[in-house]
Amino acid sequence: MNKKKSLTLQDIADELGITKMTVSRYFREPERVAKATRERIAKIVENQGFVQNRAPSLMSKAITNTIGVVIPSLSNQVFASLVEGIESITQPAGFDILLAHSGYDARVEERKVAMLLSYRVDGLILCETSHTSKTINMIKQSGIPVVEAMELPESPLDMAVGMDHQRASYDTVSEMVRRGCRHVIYLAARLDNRTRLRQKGYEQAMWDAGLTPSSVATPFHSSFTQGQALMRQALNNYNKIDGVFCTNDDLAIGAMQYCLEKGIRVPYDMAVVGFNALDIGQAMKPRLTSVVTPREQIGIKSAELLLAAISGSRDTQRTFDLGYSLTEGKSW
Amino acid sequence: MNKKKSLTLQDIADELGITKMTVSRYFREPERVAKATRERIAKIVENQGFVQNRAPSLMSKAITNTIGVVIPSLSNQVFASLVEGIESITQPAGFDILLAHSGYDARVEERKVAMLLSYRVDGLILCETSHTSKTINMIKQSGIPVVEAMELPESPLDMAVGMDHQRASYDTVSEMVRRGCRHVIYLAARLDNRTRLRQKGYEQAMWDAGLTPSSVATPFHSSFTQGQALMRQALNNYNKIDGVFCTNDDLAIGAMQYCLEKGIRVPYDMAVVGFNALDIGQAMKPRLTSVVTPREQIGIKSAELLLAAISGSRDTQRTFDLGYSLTEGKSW
DNA sequence: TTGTAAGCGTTATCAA
DNA sequence: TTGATAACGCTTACAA
Repeated sequence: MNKKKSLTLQDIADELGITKMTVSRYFREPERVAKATRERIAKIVENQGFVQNRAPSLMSKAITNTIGVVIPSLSNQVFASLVEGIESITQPAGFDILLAHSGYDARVEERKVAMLLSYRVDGLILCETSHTSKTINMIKQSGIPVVEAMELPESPLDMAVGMDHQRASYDTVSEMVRRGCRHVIYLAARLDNRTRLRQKGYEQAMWDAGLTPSSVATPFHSSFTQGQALMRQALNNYNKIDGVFCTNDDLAIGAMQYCLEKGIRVPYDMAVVGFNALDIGQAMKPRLTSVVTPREQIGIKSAELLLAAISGSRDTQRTFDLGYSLTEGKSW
Repeated sequence: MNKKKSLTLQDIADELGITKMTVSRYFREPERVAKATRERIAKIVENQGFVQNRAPSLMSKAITNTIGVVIPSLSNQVFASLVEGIESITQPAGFDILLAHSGYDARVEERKVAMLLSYRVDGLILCETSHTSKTINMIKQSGIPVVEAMELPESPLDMAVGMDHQRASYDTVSEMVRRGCRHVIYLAARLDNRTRLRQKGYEQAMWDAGLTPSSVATPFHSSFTQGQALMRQALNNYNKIDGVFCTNDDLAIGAMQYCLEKGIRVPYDMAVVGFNALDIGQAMKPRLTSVVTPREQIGIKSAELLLAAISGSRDTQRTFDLGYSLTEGKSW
């Protein structure tokens, strides 16, 4: 069965005995079409569920009013908020977003970027900072503006909006130490770059306090059950743990649950700190202490910068640090 | 600043002193291009990060090898698994997916469907069953196959793959009663259709057991903190509650946390049952009892059906019930 | 207010 | 193995 031949401007024009030019105009500048004509067109469009074919205008116009967004994961609230932020800017501006996900894999990102570029998006927002050389090549060639969101790479592809994950970790772990922790372990899941940055911050803080950093990591994706498993492993491998700094809240919640199960009191026997400040941490007892990442703001700023660059008014500043804060948690 | 004029087949052809036809062939049937020519083209494509413009082929070919997927939410693991299932089928088949999200809003779904249709996707997968009439019109007009995934609507737009949410709820609540619950409350968040179906199943089960159904709902989106709030509200409004059946795991976890906090023992004083069987429920103590929805399977089956319909070999069966099961939870 | 003509970058078809 | 030509459906620029 072949796809039904779809309705074209010409079809509508024929039906009304006018030219497709008038129908085209109806969509782009309706006020320049006679009211009577306009209404006759509207009726057909309405009744027949007409949707314009986008291909010809992708071809004939330089700008497509579309931006591409590649997020690593579909199930991480962090990126849901980021996209919300982006859309709050792009939609009123009349831009569509084309969304893709990479599963934290640079090879997949490459495929998705190629797909988005094949649709001639006017700009890209990426959430990772390590890309394949082919990805970089394609983007360079396309000449469109790009924002790398979430981190602050030393040499961004183009623009970057995010926060300093390493410093946030450094500060937070230092505060754990100040509050009395001496044996803080870092819990990590399958490594993306942000996990590594957070680890570096953690290690630096420990060293600077004259303490010894140790990590427990899993090759699996982060999850609550992995958090449990890592906590168990940490307790098995090390003595005298009095705190865990977790690369994200999933792990932290899992770790906290494990402690609860084993009768280890949080925060009295064990401080537990997470990253991202997801809703669930706020529903836990005790409330999870966690680093608040301004992801919606990052989305907003990223979209604003991108749209500005698309319209030709680039900021001279290329990198924007949106800072971070801490939840008022009770788990440390 | 205007978008850089992008590289075309013609540009590559010019550079090599051949015609664009040969370059075009290189992409679609490389074996029909002389090896020497092929290598010269490959080199340029490689070096310059060339990405084909998709627009012309959208225009000149009936099939685009692309399907559109609209999910309600970017942060719900349920849909992440669904999309994983879909991609496990579409990608090997050489189909790209264009992803959009509707925020559980039929008006937004309409916008997104229009966008996807403007790219001439060959098929659609939707995760909701209530659509605006314009959405239905547009889809009808386009003539492409559609799968409604997750539920089993009585009269699907076209095809449907899912499970019987009402029956799953009915069975589960009946089992709660069999286990001794007499005062089970239904906790609901902002209503989508699945929430309503689950409520119906719950009410029927209560009536059939000679008990009185009661619900507590919030207009907000489901979240862990909302689960807490609903549990508090339920305890305030009703006496003698001995169980809560929650429309999803977020609420159930929140409810369980609230009980924990108030010294209400789960499951001894209170049975808590959720829906979807997310990872977090399995990390809780006690392990959450929850209805397992076969979402990855739903994704796989949906994609298979859609691709079959696109290639013209439709199944005569239109609706597929993939069943459900229960986690071995300890919270009832 | 409406229409005409040319062109966007690719692919199908046929020819060399 | 490669090339020439027409066609896809819309928009731009100009004309009526």
